[in-house]
Amino acid sequence: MPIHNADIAAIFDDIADLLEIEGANPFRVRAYRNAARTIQALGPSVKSLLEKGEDLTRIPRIGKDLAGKIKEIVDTGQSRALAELHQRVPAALAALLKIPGLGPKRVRALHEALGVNTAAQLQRAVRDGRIRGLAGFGEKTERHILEALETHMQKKRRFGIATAQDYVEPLVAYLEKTPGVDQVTVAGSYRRCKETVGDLDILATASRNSPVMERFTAYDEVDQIVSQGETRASVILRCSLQIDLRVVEKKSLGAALQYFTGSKAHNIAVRRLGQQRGLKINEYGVFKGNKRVAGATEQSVYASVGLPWIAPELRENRGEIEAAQKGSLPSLVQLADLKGDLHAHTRASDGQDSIREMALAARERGLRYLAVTDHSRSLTIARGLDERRLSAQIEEIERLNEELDGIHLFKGIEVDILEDGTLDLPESLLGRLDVIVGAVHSKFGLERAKQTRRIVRAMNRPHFSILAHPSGRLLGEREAYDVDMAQVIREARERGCFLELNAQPQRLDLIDTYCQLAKSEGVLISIDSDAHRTAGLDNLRFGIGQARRGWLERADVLNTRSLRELRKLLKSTMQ
DNA sequence: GCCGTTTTCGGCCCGACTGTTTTCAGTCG
Repeated sequence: MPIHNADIAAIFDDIADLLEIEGANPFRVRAYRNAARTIQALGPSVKSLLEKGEDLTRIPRIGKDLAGKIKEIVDTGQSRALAELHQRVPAALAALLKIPGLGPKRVRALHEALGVNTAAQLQRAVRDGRIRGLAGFGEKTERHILEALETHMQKKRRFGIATAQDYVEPLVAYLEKTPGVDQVTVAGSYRRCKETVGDLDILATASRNSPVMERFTAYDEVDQIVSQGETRASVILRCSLQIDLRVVEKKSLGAALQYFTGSKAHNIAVRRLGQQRGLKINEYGVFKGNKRVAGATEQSVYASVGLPWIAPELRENRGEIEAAQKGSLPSLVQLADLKGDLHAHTRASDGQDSIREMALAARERGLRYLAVTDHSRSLTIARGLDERRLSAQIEEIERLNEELDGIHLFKGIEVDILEDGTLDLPESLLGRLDVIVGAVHSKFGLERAKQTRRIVRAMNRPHFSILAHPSGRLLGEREAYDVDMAQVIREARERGCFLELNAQPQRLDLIDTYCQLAKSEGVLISIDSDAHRTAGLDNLRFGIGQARRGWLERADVLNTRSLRELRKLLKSTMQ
């Protein structure tokens, strides 16, 4: 069985869960969690590092012990430490930790006193009224557990960033209209531009007597009030999205923003730096003893620990603190840096608008060029273009280019990569185009080596320019296909072609860590909307968010190039 | 279990809210 980084991370998380239930040293538990997160976010696979003879203890948060355990997992597919834990703690207990309101202490108590191991057993125990008799458990706790179990069994979903935006923007506007409210900001993973969010954290600055809390819990989308205090309230909307509101004083806004934007790992690292300087950092400010030394702005918080301000998208403790210390933080790409879009559809295939409408919409958004890349013939469900229809489209684009000012249309195609790695249209026709965007739309289930070979072969066909949505995942719907992305990235560098970061919010593919890997290999990323209607061009902002999470700078992105430079780069792939 | 400009031992982020307590433990973020 091939061992992926995610497998190792999952084993370490399991170990952490079970240790926690056992009542182990919390710092030891944290060490496993830290390691799990580090391995999960690592670009190259641990397996490949071991094969190269690299010393794993050079990875932060991996010491001698964990390096040994990682090697054992890579070699044998399992961990003796986990197996031994299973002898003492039933494996199923870890799943109970996922139920809100149940932490390690309560799970352990339920197990020891009532023999509860699974959610189903827990449900029975609650219904029989056996919970309320336990020390530390009361009637309310019992009822909360029952409710949490019911929602847990329906499984709480995460929300895509675009969906979250649809819900939170009107709420922010509503809160801003409250008397006494000064400023309302969404923090949390939303501000870090994560592709999905579990819940939303909103910060508001308000005068002491402002009714903002009451107004928040009275919002007409609210289904349930989870908790409500003076400075913090938590509600669940009818769509099941949880939203937390915190009211902070103006002088604390920077500290609160920093604190509630996270990530947790980033904040721990920042507070540790503070600690080394004898500073206490919390959501109210930075303190030396009882004296406030910073906190009104985020800049002041970072400055207090000797760091420049760090962009929210970087705050994952994946090296941004070290980069900030060295003064080598990336200057992240911005939406305004994009000069064009190299992947868009028209009604010729499965889009809704005409070429002209798409061109004008792109121009309206300040873009200088747009590639028309409809589907190719084998994607019949999308009315993919055959040779005759593509030839006609080429002529139409040439006519439009004569006519339109301020926007240049590239002749392109989103050509299917067939199972054997050949492309879905003849080379002679592809050679008449400006840009060839290749994509996998079939045979997602090929095993890793075959899928990788298929894609690499396609990239090496003449005229291949950009690999579209490289992993094929659809958030919440379809997993990425099994492909050796590190190899694909290396091959792209050899071939001189490009990878796409597809900006559709359900794709956001390439993912952030692979963007980082592509950057380090010198492979340019094309941030494309894959728009199927004019409004779809607005998705570019989500692509920019993911690109920023992947540390990309303007120079790392293909379509920040001027029309002239881009023509030259595309030409070099068209041979 | 990791880590080191307080360095090989002794630390390890910190506060709000809830419920069951009567001064605090557990959970969460």
